[in-house]
Amino acid sequence: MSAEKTAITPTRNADFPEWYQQVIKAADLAENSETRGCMVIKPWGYGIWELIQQQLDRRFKATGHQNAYFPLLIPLSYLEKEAEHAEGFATECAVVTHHRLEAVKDPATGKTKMIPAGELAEPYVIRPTSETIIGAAFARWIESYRDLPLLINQWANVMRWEMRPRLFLRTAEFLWQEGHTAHETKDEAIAETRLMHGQYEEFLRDHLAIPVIAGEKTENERFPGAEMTFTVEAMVQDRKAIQAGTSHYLGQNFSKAQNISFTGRDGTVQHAHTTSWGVSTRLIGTLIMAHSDDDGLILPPRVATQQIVILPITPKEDSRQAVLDACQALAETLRHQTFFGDPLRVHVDQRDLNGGVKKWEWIKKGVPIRIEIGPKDIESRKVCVQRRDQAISEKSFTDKADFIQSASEMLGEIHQTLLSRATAFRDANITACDHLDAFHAHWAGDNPGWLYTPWSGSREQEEELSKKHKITIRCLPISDTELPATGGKCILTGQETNIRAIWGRSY
RNA sequence: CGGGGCGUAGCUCAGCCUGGUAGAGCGCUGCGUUUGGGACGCAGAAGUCGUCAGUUCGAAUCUGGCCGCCCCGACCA
Repeated sequence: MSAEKTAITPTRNADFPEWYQQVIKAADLAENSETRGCMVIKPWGYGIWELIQQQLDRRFKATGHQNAYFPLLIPLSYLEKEAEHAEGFATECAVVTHHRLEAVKDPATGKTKMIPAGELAEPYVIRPTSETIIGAAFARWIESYRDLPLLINQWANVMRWEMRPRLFLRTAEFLWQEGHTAHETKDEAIAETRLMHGQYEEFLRDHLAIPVIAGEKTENERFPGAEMTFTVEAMVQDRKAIQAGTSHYLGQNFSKAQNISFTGRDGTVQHAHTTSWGVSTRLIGTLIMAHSDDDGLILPPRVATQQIVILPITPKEDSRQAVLDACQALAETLRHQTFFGDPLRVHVDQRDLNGGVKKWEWIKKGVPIRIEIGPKDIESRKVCVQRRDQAISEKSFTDKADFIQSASEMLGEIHQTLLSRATAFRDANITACDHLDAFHAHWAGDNPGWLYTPWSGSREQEEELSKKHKITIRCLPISDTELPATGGKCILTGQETNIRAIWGRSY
């Protein structure tokens, strides 16, 4: 076997989109279903989602939010209430128009067909997002300033009839959470929007090892119906941007449209200020594209379905049972260790398969730490440790006791490696740009990185540049501490400005 | 919704041009040899060739309708 052979074909450099599909397949994360645009999330992938859910949910609870659940079907009239919102989602809505099927025999073929019957007086839209139906509930629940703030989150599936689905990144049905809150004042609502934006930024960095640029969207890129949209933008390995999470200040747009009103401290009737914020299974696509390599998935330890996999090496029948026992005992001991408060997730792979096959399977699945234990190791009280953030050929023989001591620390190091690697890559691919010529020239290259420019152009000027180069302003960053220095004059208008824009191609 | 392509075994595909009733590789099952860098041998299971109709003695193969999927654009978490 030659050293340069990779587990995934093609490599990232050869064909990035195809590489992405192959990583998902090799890691057994998900597959396309028979239902158009929808995916089947398999256990190894769903495990990642469960961990993302648990860990985000703790953050939501810690910041005062409660979970609730609202209907999948939204009366069409609800969606119509906020004009901009309705228009923004119109082309992606799946609509339920009937509530019954009737069996009809086709006289030509003799086969029975099920025909939709019982047409509904008012069609339902399958939720593409739940602002309108949650807003209707809020209108009932909120009467007084004493009912505010109202801080609700729901874990749900939503449907957006996308024309070009892509596993995890863009599917017709996807899983997400959507927070919906109502507040007494504009300032409070904006503070909430920013708070959750900050939670997303931290979550991506501290749980998924993905550094993001946090910023505000321009008017062109805003959520339909929002006053302000904040985003966290991740750069993945083909230098494209992925909008990984958004948090919206909705102003009084929805509360006026749906009459979410309350009697204020001064006795007057006022409209609430609302927010909404969400992240989806797209996070899984983002982490795959951010970290994985030509040998497959690399999982950030905190969301790894299994963090440590133990492979028993059983070359001789007479020592086989002793090896298996030692592996189980080690797994049990490790499960009493914790990583960020959770017990270590450890799996012993006892399947009677060729050792190399099993090892490569776990490499492709991205398990952070692989342990091999054979008869010799039992004698020497050592374990063979291999890390997914290091070369496949690298291994170290460590005293078992020392490994048990340091296992969770090692997971922390792996997280750190992934984060530093991704940060270095991102920083190397964000270029400050002060001149329009350089700006135009930049986008002609293959896989161009992001540009960071002073910007004071109009909405129309932004759109023109976007169309010309198939790019968008990903965000207007909130902080410049992680970004290169630029001049102060807008690349297009030449006017002095303190606004900066990140431009890039996106998924 | 525009432009291109494709539906044959679980997966990837050959066979179609020139009609004669089903093939390969991988995967799967069993047995044996292997096992600390992706093993090998032997045996085996598995497909009403997307669907409906037409042409024909005979259709995976030719003709037409329908359905579905993929890629490239416009739209998007």
